[in-house]
Amino acid sequence: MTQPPATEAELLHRAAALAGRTLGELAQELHFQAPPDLRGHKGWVGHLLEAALGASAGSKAEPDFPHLGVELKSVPVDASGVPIESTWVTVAPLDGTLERTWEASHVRAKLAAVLWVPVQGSRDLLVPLRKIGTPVLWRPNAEQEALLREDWEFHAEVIGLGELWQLDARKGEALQVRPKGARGSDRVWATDSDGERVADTPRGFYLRRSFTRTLLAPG
DNA sequence: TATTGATCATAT
DNA sequence: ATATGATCAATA
Repeated sequence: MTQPPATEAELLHRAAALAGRTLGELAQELHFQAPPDLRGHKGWVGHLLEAALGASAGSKAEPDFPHLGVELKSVPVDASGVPIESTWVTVAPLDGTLERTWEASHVRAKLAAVLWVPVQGSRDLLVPLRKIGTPVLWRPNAEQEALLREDWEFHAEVIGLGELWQLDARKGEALQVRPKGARGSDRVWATDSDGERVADTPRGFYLRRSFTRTLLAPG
């Protein structure tokens, strides 16, 4: 088992050493079985990178590197290094437990420090042949945080008012709210605009690829 | 073809 | 049921 990195510098060093390597090579070293594609293995790349970098595994509600306060995110990219998919952040509770301020929000905490590891994600490319790109340790600058805050506050108000019908993935410039469940029939408890307890689709916060794109290619 | 809405796997 | 890790695939 790979030990957790003791310092941020060590984490960055390890991550940098992964750049240019293939998922197949890494899988072999770590005794992971690489699937040909990710259908039915959606979290596989993330789990492989966790193991490679010594992230604390499991489903604990804390950063991947708790002592460093750093979150690990793999991001599938095309041949030009542009993200192919949006990035999952965290659940958006509809039952009245969503934080009341951006400062207190789980979204802000999660995005305080993220180690982005781009990985080739074209479906035309067999998983073992996909290469890892150059990692980026990102902390939101003032402009980015202002944007995230604006989006979060918008979504939080809609949810807080219980106006569930207004929830729409088209809203939010950088941060959107989308369904997040194992199946379309999944339901969670929500509070509607009359204060009634109702069942609705589970939602989560996601970063748009147009936003993550700017993080991977600074400048 | 970019995006939204739906879905897949595992651990606690 | 909720958290972790995300990508799939129908549609606009």
